[in-house]
Amino acid sequence: MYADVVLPLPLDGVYTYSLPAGLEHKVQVGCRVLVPFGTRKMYTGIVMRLHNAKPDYPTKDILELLDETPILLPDQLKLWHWIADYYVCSVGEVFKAALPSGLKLESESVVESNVDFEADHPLKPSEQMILDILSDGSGKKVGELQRSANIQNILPVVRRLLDMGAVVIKEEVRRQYRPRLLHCVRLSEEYFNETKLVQMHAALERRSPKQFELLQHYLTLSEAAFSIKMQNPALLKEVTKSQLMHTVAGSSVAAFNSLRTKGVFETYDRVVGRLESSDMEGEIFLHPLSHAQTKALEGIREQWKQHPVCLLHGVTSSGKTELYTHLIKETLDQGKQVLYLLPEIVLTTQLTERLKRVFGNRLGVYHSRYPDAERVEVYQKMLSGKPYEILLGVRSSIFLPFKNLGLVIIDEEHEQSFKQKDPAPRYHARNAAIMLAHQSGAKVLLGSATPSLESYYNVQIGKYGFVALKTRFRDVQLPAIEVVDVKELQRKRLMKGPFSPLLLETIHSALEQNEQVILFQNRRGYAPTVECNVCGWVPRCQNCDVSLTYHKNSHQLVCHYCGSAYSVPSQCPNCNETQIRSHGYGTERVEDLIKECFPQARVARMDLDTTRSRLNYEQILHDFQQGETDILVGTQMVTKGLDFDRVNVVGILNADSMLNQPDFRSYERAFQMMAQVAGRAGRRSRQGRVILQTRDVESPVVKQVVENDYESMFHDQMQERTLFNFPPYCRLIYVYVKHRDERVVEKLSHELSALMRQVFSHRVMGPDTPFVSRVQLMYIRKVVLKLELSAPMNEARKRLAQIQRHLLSQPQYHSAQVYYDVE
DNA sequence: AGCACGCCGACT
DNA sequence: GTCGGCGTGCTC
Repeated sequence: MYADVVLPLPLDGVYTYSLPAGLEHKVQVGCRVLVPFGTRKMYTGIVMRLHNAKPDYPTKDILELLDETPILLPDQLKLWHWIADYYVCSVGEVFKAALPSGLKLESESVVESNVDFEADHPLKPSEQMILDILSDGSGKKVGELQRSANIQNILPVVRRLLDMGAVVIKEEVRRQYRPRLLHCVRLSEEYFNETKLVQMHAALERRSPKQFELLQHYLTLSEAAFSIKMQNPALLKEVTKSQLMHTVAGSSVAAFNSLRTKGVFETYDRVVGRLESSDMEGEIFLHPLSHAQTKALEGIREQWKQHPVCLLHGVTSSGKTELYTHLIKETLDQGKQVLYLLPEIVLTTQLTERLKRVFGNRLGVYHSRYPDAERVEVYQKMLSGKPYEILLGVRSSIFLPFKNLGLVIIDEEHEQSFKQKDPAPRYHARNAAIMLAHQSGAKVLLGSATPSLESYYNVQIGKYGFVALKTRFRDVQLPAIEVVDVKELQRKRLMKGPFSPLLLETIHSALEQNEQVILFQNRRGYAPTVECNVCGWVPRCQNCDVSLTYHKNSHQLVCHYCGSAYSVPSQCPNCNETQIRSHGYGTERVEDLIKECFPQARVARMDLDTTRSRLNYEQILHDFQQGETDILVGTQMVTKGLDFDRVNVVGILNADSMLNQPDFRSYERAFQMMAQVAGRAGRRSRQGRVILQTRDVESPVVKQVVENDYESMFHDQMQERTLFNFPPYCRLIYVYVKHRDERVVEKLSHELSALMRQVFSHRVMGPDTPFVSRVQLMYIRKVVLKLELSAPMNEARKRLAQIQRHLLSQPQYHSAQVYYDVE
């Protein structure tokens, strides 16, 4: 028998392995297997098919079956194939993204010295050095060797040693996931007997005070007296070793061990989950809904009769979460599961706690910033007989095994972060989740205060249902938005750095009334532009060809694309003048300046630099929540659905920076960001105030934000999208080519676009040099393909693959990379 | 992706 | 003449 297996590598197709006799009847489709691949590597593969067709090449055996029962359900594998197909990548790449790494065992090469080896000729210094490092008998990974030997390229040296038999390379498969064990103590069977125990007790009291004390404490902790009286060892309370050792002052391991050798104690390990397991059986308590919410809820149910997908357009603070909880409960009552999808940044402890209070341990959380072992346990729990009924998760949670999905909620559905950008699969979790729901006949609810144009368009053409929720919860008014003309104020020299007098005044009175303030500046770092005042020279990243941002904290110039940091030159490398100045404002500088203006205020900053870890992020939110911070300065992070009760003022420092981006979605995004951050103001009782600073007061998007006029923004944008034929009127496929030599990419991209034009004629744009034209020493070009919505995608993909194969078969383009990004 | 194999210039 | 750099192609 043979098994076709997918490997977690960017390879198309499956590999066929033979099943050793013992496994023939055990392996099933959807199981993980350990297989050898290439000369020495081992990988985890997924069995996609079992058959008897002997291939015309010699096969290798499957080394090990890793699952008794499949860990991938047929629907999951179908979704993998859909993603690979739609987003033009290999199934292996989807596999890689779909499972937490603890479920993907991979072998590691470990180099060990061969004890029997005797050199018949003198060794080179580098060879001797490696043997010396290995002489203690322990194996080393190649990476470790590289570090300790400090030789530039260690691989050829290791290879020579391997050839002469001085070392051996062993492949070690690391069991990445280990269940957490609790070391426990109990009374052995022999001593679970009153007479024997009393004897021992008395003997210890006379001769071994330490052991006596230990036993004494154990008996108390385990409530042994009771369970012995009842003659039932199962009634013994479980006592962990550390619990016992900690309650006894001056306890010693020696005393403990001798009690064990005497046969009084025995130890055992118990597997415990890492997942928080509250005993709350989900005492579901729902808040009553307002009239508007009830109507919306009824509307959604009504829409679902016609459309499996419904868009809920609810203004900020309209209580969407409350509405979701009611829908979740209904679904649970039908015995079905719910997937509640959120952008990573919105999935906070605040929200998790809130839902846990309602749904108790029926709720599971899947977050990419949780430890991998925890994600493995969530995955296993979903497969078990008692899976989570609600799964609150980020993008990648669409890959979890749902057995009985009834509802998918996608909150903040407009968020760009649902689209995976860099490593393939470049999928959009919203669209993939809709596909997932479709497979299992589940309903979908998309929620947003600022829906994506795509979704709103799908409503217009009758593909999605639609429900609006236009009133804020407790009938709080939407904030009043005041526009400030920065250009005019600058002319009159009234701007104080990035702040207008009106903004400062408003902040001042807010602070006096003990209210909080959010300042939104969509640029991190200290100053976005650095320039020589004499010749205009601007420092750029050597790898990426973008200008660098000055960071004051680290006193460095940082590339926001690849993260490389450079020191600030003391003189201009171009003209040797020393007048290097920084212009503009990043969050770091805004923070400094606002502290100067309000020295008594407590200021915090929230951007990529201050939230490197999940804990930092939660800490900043927590402090602000508790009122320990007065002013929060931040990038678009502060715009995401956070609920703060005491924020009454929001400042948008520079609306123009969002509009001047070379991207057809920048207008839509600017509206979304501004509307969202404005929505943070005035959430409890008072109407909030938003000060919107711009140099272009006439800009239609500013007017639309002020009037909270989504429809008008939609209308404007859709006109533009028709005019230039952009999504949602077409389907965009970006074809990227990368090469280390700029002339080669240039030539290749032109040839690529020419070949594409032969097939797709006017639907091809470019080649074009992307905004970031070089990343990590690779030059990039892109060619855009705009396909009609009705176009056969499969056909198009096949043609693209043909063109790619044709081009890359030419020797000059061999080392070029081609990849696709489907919008 | 990771690794072997093979071709080429740079040193013993 | 080998060493080690990189480019090319295969992995069941």
